[in-house]
Amino acid sequence: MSNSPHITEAESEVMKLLWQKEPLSASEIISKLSDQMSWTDQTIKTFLNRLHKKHAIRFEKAGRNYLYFSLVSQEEYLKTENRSFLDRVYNGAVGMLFTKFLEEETLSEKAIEELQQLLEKKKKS
Amino acid sequence: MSNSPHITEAESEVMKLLWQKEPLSASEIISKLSDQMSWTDQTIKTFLNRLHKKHAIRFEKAGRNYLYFSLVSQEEYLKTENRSFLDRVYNGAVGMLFTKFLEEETLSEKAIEELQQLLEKKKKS
DNA sequence: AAATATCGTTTACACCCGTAAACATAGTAC
DNA sequence: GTACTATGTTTACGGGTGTAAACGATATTT
Repeated sequence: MSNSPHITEAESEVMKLLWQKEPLSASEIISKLSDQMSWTDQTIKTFLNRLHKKHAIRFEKAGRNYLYFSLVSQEEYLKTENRSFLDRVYNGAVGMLFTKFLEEETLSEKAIEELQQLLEKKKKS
Repeated sequence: MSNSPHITEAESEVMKLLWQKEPLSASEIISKLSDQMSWTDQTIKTFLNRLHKKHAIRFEKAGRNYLYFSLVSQEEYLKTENRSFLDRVYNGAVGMLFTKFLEEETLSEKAIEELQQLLEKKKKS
């Protein structure tokens, strides 16, 4: 259970693709990201390599193609990022974090109702 | 309305002090942070200097002492940090962010009720 | 078998950031 | 006015990160 490696912002764009659909071939990853991010193929290959080195992804050879799989789940990633953000910016005060986001962001009525249900559920545990 | 400068994690420790009580003298800042963060005085002086250069703080001379004032409010800082975190990690989906934090963090009953009130208020606008 | 395409690997480079030493300046004390 | 003190300013340096070129290896095509 090695704790998740640190995934940088740029690297996370690769991970986000894999979390949506897995596996993906190198060419799929490269073509999507060179569009979305305006990165050259070389840049994307660097990220794939770094992610591989830190065991955040793995790949399999299939003939002349390579298939990529994530080794770090989005759950783990979000958990780590949430924690560090919460501590860094709010000194761990979740209540304050919620309050601030509620002040600043707009939520659809539906979203609000979903949150209210979540809170009700939470109350009972 | 120049948009807020980027304040790094280490620098934010200085700002947090100023947001609590303002102004503070250099010696107050240095003594508090060398304790809390185990930084040398030189390190802290670097942060003060960088914050000054990017117009996040200002200072006034008072004899041989210097008094520091923040130029970036905590509100602005939180707003910026929240936005960038939300976009970077959640692609702007606030609802998902709330859901994830609710899953992971424990909230006191009182905190939950406060949030419920906030949500009710929010509904009406 | 030689050429080509598809990848991985190595190396590079500049900027940011945490950390800090060294130097400069201006009050204060003696 | 000379030494000391409190502080700002300049310079440094290594590691992380975004960005990428150059090189290498292997499978497909011809």
